[in-house]
Amino acid sequence: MAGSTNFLNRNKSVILYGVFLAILLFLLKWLELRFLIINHAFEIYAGSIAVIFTALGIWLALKLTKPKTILVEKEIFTGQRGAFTLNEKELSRLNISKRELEVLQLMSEGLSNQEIASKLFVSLNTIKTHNARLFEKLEVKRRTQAIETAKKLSLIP
Amino acid sequence: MAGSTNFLNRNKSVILYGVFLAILLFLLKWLELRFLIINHAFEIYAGSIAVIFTALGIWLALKLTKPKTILVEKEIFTGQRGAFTLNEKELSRLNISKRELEVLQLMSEGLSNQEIASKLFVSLNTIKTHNARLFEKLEVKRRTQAIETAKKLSLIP
DNA sequence: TTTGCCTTCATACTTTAGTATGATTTTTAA
DNA sequence: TTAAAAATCATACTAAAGTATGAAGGCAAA
Repeated sequence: MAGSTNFLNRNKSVILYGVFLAILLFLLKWLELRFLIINHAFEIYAGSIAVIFTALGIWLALKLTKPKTILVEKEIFTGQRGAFTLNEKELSRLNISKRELEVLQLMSEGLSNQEIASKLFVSLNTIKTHNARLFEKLEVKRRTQAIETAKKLSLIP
Repeated sequence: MAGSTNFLNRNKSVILYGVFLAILLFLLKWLELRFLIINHAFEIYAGSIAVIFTALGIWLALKLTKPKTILVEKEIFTGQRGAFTLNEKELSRLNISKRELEVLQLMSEGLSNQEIASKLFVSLNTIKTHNARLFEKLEVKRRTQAIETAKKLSLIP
């Protein structure tokens, strides 16, 4: 986990650090030549100390900061309480008209044919005709089946 | 961000490293005393080089590994597709029996009274009686209303 | 403009759903 | 064990749902 990105970062730090180190060593060498005259063993000693300790520092820091990776759980609500979206594809596939859908909706709310007729200002027979068409298109026999099927197809909430 | 946890880690690494460094410096000193006799300037030099470079290494590593924080999106489905839990409180509050609930369930699946009767190996009249009780308890007049209400009360999926 | 679809309505009929009432048998809990 | 609740079934009836068929007006696309 978190490997590919860290690889680059790690390499970057190593490279950058190598360059930094080289420059500093040159500076040290220059300073030594200016103010002190010590044998070459000292330079090698100091250089290796610097290299080893910095490597150790980097390694330590990397190791200790490994559990830096933080998992943030982000809740994504996929429930649709109140978020109903009509399946228009199914609607057009089944050739269900707006009026028929309207009737279907009221039907699913538990209204009787007479109540639906009154609500839509049409006759009871009209609703019955709509129902018959609806049942045919949904391939069902009863209004309860129509409701079930329509809900499954997301034609109604 | 990611500050509070890293603070501890950073401090830990610094402290640990300090101890490590001290031990190593002592070892170096001991080695020097054994095999070489150089002036104290060298020791100070080497020590400061080690300290500075390791500090630099740690700082670099920490800085470069800072954007390690990773956001992991975890989807939590709060939708109830397949996750239906019966509301037993409402069930007992309304005094709905197991058999009645069973009938209600089949009703909501679009079955006719006759089909429910056949499925449960009872007579049509029995189902009608169950229905009447059910409608009374749910305070509805039709099966479609019963289904609506029952779904709202989480009595059925 | 004409064809097809939607919407509307009607009549007549069948089927299913729902109501009311009463009764018997199991279960269950006090 | 005994009373209450649950489950069963019946008869008779009313109400609603569903089927079949025909028809007419409106509207939009071909």
